[in-house]
Amino acid sequence: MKKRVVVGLSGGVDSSVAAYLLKEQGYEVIGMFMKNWHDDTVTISNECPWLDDSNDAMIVAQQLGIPFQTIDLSVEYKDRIVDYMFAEYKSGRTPNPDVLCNREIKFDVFLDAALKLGADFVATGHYCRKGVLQNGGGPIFQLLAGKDPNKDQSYFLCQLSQSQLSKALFPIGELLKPEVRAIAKKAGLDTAEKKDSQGLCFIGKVHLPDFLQQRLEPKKGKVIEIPLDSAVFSNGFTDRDLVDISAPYHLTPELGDIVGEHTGAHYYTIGQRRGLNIGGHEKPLFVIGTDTEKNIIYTGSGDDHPGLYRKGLFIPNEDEHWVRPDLRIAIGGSKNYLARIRYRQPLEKCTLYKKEEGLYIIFDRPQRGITPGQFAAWYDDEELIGSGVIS
RNA sequence: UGUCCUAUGGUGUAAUGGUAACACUGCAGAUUUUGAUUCUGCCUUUCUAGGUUCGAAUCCUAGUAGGACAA
Repeated sequence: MKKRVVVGLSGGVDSSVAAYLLKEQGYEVIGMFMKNWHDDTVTISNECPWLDDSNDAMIVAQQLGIPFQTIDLSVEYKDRIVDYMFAEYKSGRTPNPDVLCNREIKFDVFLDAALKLGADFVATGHYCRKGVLQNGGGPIFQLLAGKDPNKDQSYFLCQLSQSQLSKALFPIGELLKPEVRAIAKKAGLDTAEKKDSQGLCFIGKVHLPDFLQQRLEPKKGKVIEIPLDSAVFSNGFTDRDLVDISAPYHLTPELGDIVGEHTGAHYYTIGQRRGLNIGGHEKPLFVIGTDTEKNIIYTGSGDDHPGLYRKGLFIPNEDEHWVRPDLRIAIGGSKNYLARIRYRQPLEKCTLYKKEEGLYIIFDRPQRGITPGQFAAWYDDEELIGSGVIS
């Protein structure tokens, strides 16, 4: 008997080809378009992106001869993603909505809707793969990097659970992007030449400060430059103390000089260069920290500024997630892994130390722009083992 | 209301008689299913008024502004 799969058709090539391949493989395929956002006042382009996308999705479904429906998840998206974004930015952290979107929308609400249609699986156009291990108990699912090293999107799925993974299919994970395009072209899919989507998933390209200004009032504050040789940075590189090395630098106004003004500390993130509006420096200024309480932005000059780099980060217990719960490290234990702290970053050697209060990740080399609110994901070779929110 | 110094694009500087450059900022595009980063391209300049000179950002005079010294 044919297995039934609901494919999230986004209107792009990747999900189109995913649907095509599933059909080729003999699945009973249903295409479903998620409408997650319909406020076009904050998008940059003047066209209405989701309408075009849903149209493209429908055309592809027609071309494949599969049933097609649209599901409106904008209420859930607003509750679980948009509100989270604002809350995070407000508290001075930098959220990653796309990671949440996968955990909360595509592999939760959407998954439920698919199951209600009698589906055995949901599929997406993510560049990643799923593996299955059989041991004594039930199967254990693995989240593996996509074969295309350039497009690997496992990072965005780093918060999935075993049960979510058990229902997921990633048909294009074994392919390279050019191969996906070629298949789409050969199959005559309408989206074959369509430009890749970017920006916030399902919202499109937005000018972030404009978006945030909907709910976060502009508020003038000081920009402070911390000198290269400031003593505060000394704890970023020593291996003496886990807590010490994993804590954000403790920056205060007295450590530097006022070099300018900003319109709201919560619009900025660590590592950011543009948008400070301060010229005249020999080397560009980067944000090395923000304080939304005092509404202060701390900056350092040059991309080799020590304030930009740290060796360690901390994930509290409640933000620690194991895609492979069977590999969870016991309190007091430690293990070597590879990790990244942002999408498309090369994996870096590190050691995880599990303590009572949470998980410490110490990298072999200092990492640039370790930012609270972002996700760190650790890997064993090409398998994503777990992830957590940097605090 | 005494003397001296300085005055170049949004910012910091370079060019000392030959027709303005570099960095930073900003803007645009490329890359990127977060925020960023990165890459490419682009805009904008000689305080004002006279004078010397074939020719002045560069020399001279005055004005204006800022700074230093000057009780």
